[in-house]
Amino acid sequence: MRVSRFFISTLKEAPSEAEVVSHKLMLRAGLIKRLTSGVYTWMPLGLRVLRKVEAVIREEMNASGAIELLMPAVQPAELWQESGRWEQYGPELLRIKDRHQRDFCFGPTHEEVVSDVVRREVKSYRQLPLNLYQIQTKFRDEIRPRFGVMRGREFIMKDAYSFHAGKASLDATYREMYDCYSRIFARLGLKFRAVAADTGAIGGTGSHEFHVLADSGEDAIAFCPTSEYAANVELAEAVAPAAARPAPAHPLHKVRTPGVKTIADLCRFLKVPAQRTVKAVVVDGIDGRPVLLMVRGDHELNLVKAGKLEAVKKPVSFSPPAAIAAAFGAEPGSLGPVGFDGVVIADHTVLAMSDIVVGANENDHHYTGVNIGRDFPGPRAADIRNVVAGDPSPDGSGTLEICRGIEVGHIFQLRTKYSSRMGLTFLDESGTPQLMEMGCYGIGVTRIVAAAIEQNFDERGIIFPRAMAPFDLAIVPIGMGKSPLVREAAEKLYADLRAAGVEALLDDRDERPGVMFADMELIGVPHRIVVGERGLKQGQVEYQGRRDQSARGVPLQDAVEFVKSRLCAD
RNA sequence: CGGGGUGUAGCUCAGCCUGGUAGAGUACUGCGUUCGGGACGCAGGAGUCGGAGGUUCGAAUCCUCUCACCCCGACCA
Repeated sequence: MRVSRFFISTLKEAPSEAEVVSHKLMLRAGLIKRLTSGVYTWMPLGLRVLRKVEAVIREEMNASGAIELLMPAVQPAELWQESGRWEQYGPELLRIKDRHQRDFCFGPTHEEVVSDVVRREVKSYRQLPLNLYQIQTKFRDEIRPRFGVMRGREFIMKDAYSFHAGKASLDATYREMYDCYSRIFARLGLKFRAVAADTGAIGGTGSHEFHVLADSGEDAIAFCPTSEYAANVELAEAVAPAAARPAPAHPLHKVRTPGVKTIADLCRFLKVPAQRTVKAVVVDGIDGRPVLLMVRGDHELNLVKAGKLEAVKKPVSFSPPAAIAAAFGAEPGSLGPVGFDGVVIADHTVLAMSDIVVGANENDHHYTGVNIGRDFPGPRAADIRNVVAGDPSPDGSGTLEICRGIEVGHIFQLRTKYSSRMGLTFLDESGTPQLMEMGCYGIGVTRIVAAAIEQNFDERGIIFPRAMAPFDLAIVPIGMGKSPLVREAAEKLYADLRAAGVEALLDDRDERPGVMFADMELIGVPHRIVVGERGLKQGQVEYQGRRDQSARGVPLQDAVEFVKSRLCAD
């Protein structure tokens, strides 16, 4: 491709809307343009990157026995009513009406449509298993789109759905998809980790997320460096402390703590470590009465875990101040278990504490020396906190560390959730109708591009991993307009490289060198050849990799072979 | 949806407090000089000052409403 015949639009300064580095660089490099909140045009340069990502996904999915199809983006409400999700899905589902006032939605996912396809076509166990996938535009009306295409409302997803005559077959395909995803992200040059995940709203049992590791990631991942254990912090089990609760050493004592609202305030005021304090959080109970949840002062309540408690109303909601005042006689910041006669659920860690500092259910007062059993009845114990670095690994070996990740893939065992609602049955060998087992497997295609940039950039711009670079190599001729020597050499090199199957980008703009260097670096082309009169007089061109500190001379006649060897070395 | 903020040229922003001919840098066009790390000079094109209403002789500026976008909290690929 020649730059003069392509369409690149780079920016010196990032538009002010961008916050994270990938969003800034994608706008500066002209990969995407925002149309409206969470909705982006993929410019020609960005589309090349997107297509590269798709190609890798297609190859690996096909190699794993999945079959591509393409389903409609617009879906009739009837299917969603049948699955029950027309009511369940909420405002994230973009609902639209046609000219006859019939309800439709713009598909955020395709379980309903693919189920409809399969139930019409598949009647026999002999047609199973079947794994269907598509790469297609989705729309989810996110509460808060942000970070460019990282969390857009319209985005491209690879979604696959598998159908099975039994659980064993589902397990086999699930494992195959797990391996397939690992190959895809490895080929794309991403540092990633597969983690056990919460099954969330879609439901089902087995589930893994694939996270690209990046400090800017929205998810926290707990992992054990000395074992295979890795899980989303939402799910990671906090192991109950082994040590028994020490005997009480102090009497119950009420202290005045004016203006103390947070654990940090409390520690500062009373000069106690946060590990001696307990945080009291009040949520709505299943019976409408408040439930008191207790975690150690330096721990965080895990809302996903709290939502699984029998006594807690779903979804978890913090009780309003009026309800709290009525039940406790105090405001948040001064709450505690002493004297509260409702349901109390304490994290396992709290059960191992004695002489606790906690709110006194009287504004601006706390108790010290609070002891379970002595000062209030023993609460129910549960795992309701987020794990922290240093916690023991739930698999019994080593301690956990925490890192951040961007979720780019998710695989689920749906089991018979949709097949039972939508009547996906097949006849088994004995002619008996059976429900199909189902799995689903998603990859955020557009998100991968942003995630890759979060992991691969420097002060000059993007450094695309080879597999998703828009071009393999940039040819930068110096003074092409006035030096026939340079022009001829650059043109010949460009033609030879193209003939050799290298996707070269010839910067034939006759710009000043600095402009060309800056643009080629910003858009992340991984290799560069500079053709200048200076080198040509010695029969040489210069090669520099995007991550290299300096250039090196290469004889002009060896340039094609040299470039090919560099591309293979990636 | 709640809280905070911003809307002025393609992009980054000044001007607003204290009303009086709409600006700078960058990008773009032309000419000239330059030419191995985002050059320089001269000339030029480009903005319903987000929109509507109001106050005023006069509104980018003050008031009201409205829309859009961004940032911080509950969702997911």
